[in-house]
This record gives sequence, C-alpha cells and structure tokens, in this order.
Amino acid sequence: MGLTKKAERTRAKLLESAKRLIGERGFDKVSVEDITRDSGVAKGTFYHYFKCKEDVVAELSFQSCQATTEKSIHYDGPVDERCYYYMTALCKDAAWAGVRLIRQWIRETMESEEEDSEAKAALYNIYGALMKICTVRQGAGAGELREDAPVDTLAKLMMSHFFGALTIWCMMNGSWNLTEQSVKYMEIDIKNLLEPYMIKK
Amino acid sequence: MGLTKKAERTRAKLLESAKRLIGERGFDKVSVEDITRDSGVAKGTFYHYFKCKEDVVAELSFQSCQATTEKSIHYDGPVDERCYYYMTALCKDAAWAGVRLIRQWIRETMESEEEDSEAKAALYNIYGALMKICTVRQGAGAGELREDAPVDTLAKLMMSHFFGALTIWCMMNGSWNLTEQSVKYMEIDIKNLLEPYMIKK
Amino acid sequence: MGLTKKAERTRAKLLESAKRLIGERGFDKVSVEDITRDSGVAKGTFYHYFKCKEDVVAELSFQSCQATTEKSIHYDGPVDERCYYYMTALCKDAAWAGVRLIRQWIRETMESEEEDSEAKAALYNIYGALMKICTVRQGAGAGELREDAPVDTLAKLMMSHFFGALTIWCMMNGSWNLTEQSVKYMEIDIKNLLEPYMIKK
Amino acid sequence: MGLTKKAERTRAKLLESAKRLIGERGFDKVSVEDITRDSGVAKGTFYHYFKCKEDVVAELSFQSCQATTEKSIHYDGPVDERCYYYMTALCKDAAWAGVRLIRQWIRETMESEEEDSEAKAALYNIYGALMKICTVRQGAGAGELREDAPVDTLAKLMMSHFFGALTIWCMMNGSWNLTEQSVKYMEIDIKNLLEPYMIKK
DNA sequence: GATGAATGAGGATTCATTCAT
DNA sequence: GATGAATGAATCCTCATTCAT
Repeated sequence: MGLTKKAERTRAKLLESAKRLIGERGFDKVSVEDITRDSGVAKGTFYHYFKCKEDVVAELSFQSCQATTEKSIHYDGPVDERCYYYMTALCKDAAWAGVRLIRQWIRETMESEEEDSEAKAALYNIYGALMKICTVRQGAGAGELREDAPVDTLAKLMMSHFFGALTIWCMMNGSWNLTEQSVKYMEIDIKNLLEPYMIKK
Repeated sequence: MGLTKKAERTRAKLLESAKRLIGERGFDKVSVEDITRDSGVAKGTFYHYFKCKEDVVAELSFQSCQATTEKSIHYDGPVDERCYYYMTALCKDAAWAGVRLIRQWIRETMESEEEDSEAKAALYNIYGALMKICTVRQGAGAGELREDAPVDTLAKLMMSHFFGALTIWCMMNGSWNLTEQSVKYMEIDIKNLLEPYMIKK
Repeated sequence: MGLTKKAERTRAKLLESAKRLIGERGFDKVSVEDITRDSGVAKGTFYHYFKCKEDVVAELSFQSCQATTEKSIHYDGPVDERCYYYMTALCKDAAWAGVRLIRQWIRETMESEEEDSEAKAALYNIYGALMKICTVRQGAGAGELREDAPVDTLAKLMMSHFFGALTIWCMMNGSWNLTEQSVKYMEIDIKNLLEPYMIKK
Repeated sequence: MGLTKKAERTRAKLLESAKRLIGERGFDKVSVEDITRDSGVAKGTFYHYFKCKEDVVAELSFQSCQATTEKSIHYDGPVDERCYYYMTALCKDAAWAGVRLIRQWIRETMESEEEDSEAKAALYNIYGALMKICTVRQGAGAGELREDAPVDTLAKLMMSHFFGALTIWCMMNGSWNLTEQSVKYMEIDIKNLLEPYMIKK
C-alpha cells in the first residue's frame, strides 16, 4: 500500500508538526487540531494516516544528542573527566535552550501517560550515554572503572545530580547560573562518586 | 477559621480519594467528579475545600513538610546530620505520596505562568528550611558551619541533590527506590558539601 | 417582629455590602457569597434577612446627586445656563470618579434584568433633574422655556449628549478629556437645543 | 477560507437563533445550549463558528457596518449629508439588532480587560469611518471641510452624539424611538458641528 | 440568631472522532 | 486523497439555596 509522493509529504508534515508541538507542550496539551493547523492540512486528514491521536506518538523518532555522546566516549582522559565533559556539555546545551524550553521538557517528561515520548527517549539516551562512557574502557587500567563497579547505580546518580541542577535551575526561574555555579560543583560531585571505584595507578 | 469535625472528615475523605485515584491513574486521568464520587460527596463540595483541581496536589504532596522542618531544626546533632535527617524525611514523604503525585507536583512547579502557586511556595519552604537548618546554630562551635560558609549556595546545592533524586525517581517511573538508593548516597553528598565549611573539633 | 440591635446591624451590613458591590460590578457579577464575605457574616445568614438574592435589590435605597440638582434648579440665570451648569457638574463628578468606575456604572445600567438597580435610579434622577430644571420657571418670561416646549424630548436629548460624552470617554479609555473637551461643546449643544423654544426678550 | 453553502446556512441559523433569543431574554439569560438547541445543531458546533459566547454579539451588532461605511463614503453629497447618512444608517442597524443586543454590545465594549475585543474593533471602525467620510474629499471645494478643520475632534463629537442616542435608547429600555426621535435631531447636531468648518460656496 | 457544610443543577468550553462531499 | 462541518460526551467550575448544629 505505497503512498503517493504527495501523500508521503502530507504524512511527514503531520509527523513533524506533531513531534515539535508535543515536544514543546506535552501530549495532553496538543490537540489534533493544533497539529493539523500547524501542518496546514484539514482536520480529517489526520485520520487518514493515523488511527487515533495516540498513534502518532508511536511514530515519533528517537534521535538526540548523539554527537555529544560520541565525543564524550572518545574523549581522551580518565572516566571521571569523560563524565564531567559530558555533563558540562549537557549543561551548556540546556543553558543555550533556555529555562522556558527545559521547563516544558521536564514537564513533558513527567507526563505519566506516554511511555515512549521523545522527552523520555532523550532521558534514556542520557542514561545510556553515561553507561557507555563509564563502561567503554572499563577494566582497561588506571583511570577507568573496575569491573565490579556498580555502573548502573553510578550512572543514575550522575543523572540525578545533573537533573537536580537542571530542576533547581528551572524552579529558581533562572536566578542560578547553570553553566557556572552548577558546573563548578559537578566536578567535585562526579569525583566523589567515581573515585572509590576507579583503578588507581 | 478552624473546621468542624465533620468538615475535617469530609476534607480528609476528598484528600484520600484524590491521593488514591491520582496515584492509580495520574492527575490528568482523574476528574473532580471521580474524586467526589469516590468520596461520596457532591461535586460542588470539592470546591468548598479546594480552589481548583490543581490545588489538591499541592496540599497532598508536602502536607507534612512543616512538621518535618521543625523536627529537623531541633534535631540533636551536627549540621550535616540535621540536613541529612531533613532530606531523608522529605524522601520518605515523597515516597509516601507516590510517583504519580510527585510528578504532577513537579509539573505544577514548572508552570511558568503563576508566580505564586502553592506548589512554588512549597519549594521555597524547602529552601528556607535548609537555610534555617544550616544557620540556626551557625558559628556555635564544633559540628556547625563557620560564619563565612556560603550558606545560600550550600542550600541550593542540597536542594539540587534532593530534586535530582526526586526527578530521576519520577522519570524512572518508580523503578528506583527513592528511600533506599537515593538516601544512601545523599549522606555522602551532604558530607562532601558541608565538611569543608564545618568547624572541626 | 422587631429586630434585635445586633440583628439590625447585621442586616444593615449586608445591605451596605450588597449596595456597594452591585454598584461596582453589577447584579450578575456579585454572588451571595461575595456579599456575605464582604459583610463578614456567614453565607446562611443572608437567607435570614432576604428570601432570595433578587430580594436585596428591592431594598437598595435610591439617593443620589440631590445636592447638585438642587443647586442647578436654583441657579440664577436662564434655563440654558442652568442646564449647562448641571451637565458640567455631572461631568466633573464623573471625571472625579474615574473611567473605571463610570464604565462599570454604564455596564450596570445596561443589565437588562434588574429594573430597579441603583444605577438605573441615578439615571432617572438625572432625567428628572433635567425635567425639573427646564420646567421650574417654564413660561415665566425671557430666558425660560415656552409652555409648548417639548420638555420631555429636550431632556432626553440633553441626557443623550451627556451620555454620549460619557460613553465615548469610557470607550476611548480616558484619552479624551471629559471636563475640557466635552464641556466646551456641550455649551453649544445645549444652546442649539433649547434656543428655539426659549422666550426671547 | 470561504464557507460551504451548508456551513453558511448553519452559521446563519446560529446567528439567527442567538439574535432572537438574546432579543427576547437578554444575553445572560441565554445559554449556548439554548442557541444550539434552537438552531437544531450540536452544542459543539457553536464553537466551530464562534470563539466564545460573547463573540456572537459583536458579530450580530455591527454585521453590516462595513457595507454601510462604504456606501456613506461614496454617498453623493456634501460632507454633512454624508455624515448624516452614515449615522442614520447606524441607527437603523442598531434598531434592527434590538435593544437587548446593543446593550450587551455596549457592556462588552466597557470591559476593561481585553484591549482588543471584537466589540472594541467595531468601535474603532466607526471612528475610522467618520474620519474617512470627513477627509475623503477634504479641501475639495464647497460642501467639504476646510484643510484646517479639527477632523479628529469632530469625528469624536459625532461619535459622541451617536453613542449618546444609543446609550439613552438602551437605558430607556427602548421607550424612545431610535430611528425617529434621535435621527431627527442628529441632522441638526451634525450641521451645527460641521458648518463652521465647511467651505461655503 | 448565626453558622458554614453540603448540595446539585447548570453553564462555558474542549476535543477526539465521524462522515458526506 | 483531502476537506471541514458536525457531533456530543466529558470536564472544570459557579452559585443560589438548604439545613443540621
């Protein structure tokens, strides 16, 4: 049941609008009409391509800060520095996006209904990235984690510290400098967390 | 403006129904009518006790905050232990409220529109509490903070760690034991943060 | 069925609050609870003294700019000057009260439901005043109206001109100086209206 | 964005029902459901055509304003006759709409909150129309305004007289014939206002 | 007399979805 | 394929009024 070129484009437009709007406001706060209006198509058209509103979420693609992750993995230095490099990069990304957007993103993450929103995907990406950064050279020698390090827990804790900074930043309405103040303490936080499990020279 | 015994009971019933239903289905999937039906009272009665649907969450989430704060301030022990005691208590409160509820609470906190929502008030309460806990015996001798300690920053960082735990807990959909796992590391986190500014014996 | 002193006072408080609030916002925009809250009594108490919400309106007293009217009637000068004096005084009163209040007053006047609101009473007062000012020395000689003058129509037209100024003032949000600009033309308006019916010397 | 024939009919039905019901009972006593029931359409359909309940009044009240304005500008005659023609047409429009409706319209205009309601737009339309009617052939010779005429003030005063008539009509609950009595004097009013600034032959 | 808890009908508005064209 | 008119259930919230204490 291949689609016409035009049909393909309509479908893509809908998907794109849906993705952006839901990313901005959250699933519940975006109506089908919002999506069709943004796409410039009629309301009914939506139901040509998707059985129901929920359906569109399943299609939403999962890409994200892949580049940053890659760089951090291959960063030349011990595991704690790699982590620090990664978290700092995330902070900078966030600061660049602005409180408003991050706020909405967190809210979106908190929506209980959608199990597989873009926001959640990004979250798991970060988690996965930290896992990778920690394990990529695990057991390789000085400056890396020991084989018995509780990597999963460590990754979660680093995420926790990162999201703590992010959340507090949002709640304080920006009257807290994410890239300066938070980053300063993040270095110490990470060291404290990883050191006990690192292979000493 | 105290409430009648009966009124108190009605209010409690509403709160209880709300807590359970929101805990089961999430905020958006529970209507005011659901709550009143479950409580066995009329729809209008809900609005006798709460200004709007969102209001009930703020109430529920940090109901016992005040008591916890008081206890922590007067807790017999050095400043780091007091802080730890407080944060642990907050974690327990949150765990008791349930992920769904805390999620909705965070969402409300992230609403940019209202500058003075009840949700935000709770946030500032925590911040204020940490400030108090840190300064109440500041400079009093061993186990307390030095006069020159950057209390404001320390309070914000502790909040950050707490909200990090909270956020990650919500995002992980509860598949992370708040009271056990987070609390374990919070002790270390707090020590690392406060120790450099504490008066040694 | 005389009322206690205290009861009398409660009743008076309710009446006073009702009068003020309804005067400010209009009958439909004031709830019984608004009135009782403003009076500092319980909601139920309202129904001790009034059978229903509508009932309270019937009690509202009808006094108003009696003083201004009196002065205008006895103003020493021909009928057109008396009218001008009166209208100018009304403009000044309005300007003193402020756009906000007058706006609400006009809205209130436009409420179709209440036949006998305070606002409407004031309206009829103005109408009556103009009638009186025109007829008080009607037929008395030079500078007064002839017996066959269509006083009713003239009064309505002067009111019309006055309310025109008032309305436009409100609509223009105050960017139109009521006492200066309107008053300047009102003199001419009134002369044009009355002259054809005045007894010449 | 033209509407289907059928849609046009539905919209017209809604508008017609609204006009009649509001005319009979007043704005506040007519619910959206009343209107849709009377029109024989579903409740939701109302919101397909109107943003909110208030919206329908703005639509109704000065539906034909645009046409009237155009005609008046191109009316063949001196400036005072054009103005008179316009004001008379407005009076007829208002009379056709009915007191209840115009009342609600004035109330909406007086709402201070929204700076850019449809009601206010209509107001500025009238003002703009008068400005245009006065200036379109300004300085063109006999029967037109001189270049130095205070057009802005004149337009405001004519509006003032028009709204005076309208307001008094509403306040008198219709016991004042807008098209007959007001119109009779409007001619004189306009002449008095414009003559001093008109180019004589 | 006074209270304020409780009621529940009613109203405005939203929105996913259907369907005739 | 596409349109957009139409639906109506669902939701939040208001408020006049009643009544047990």
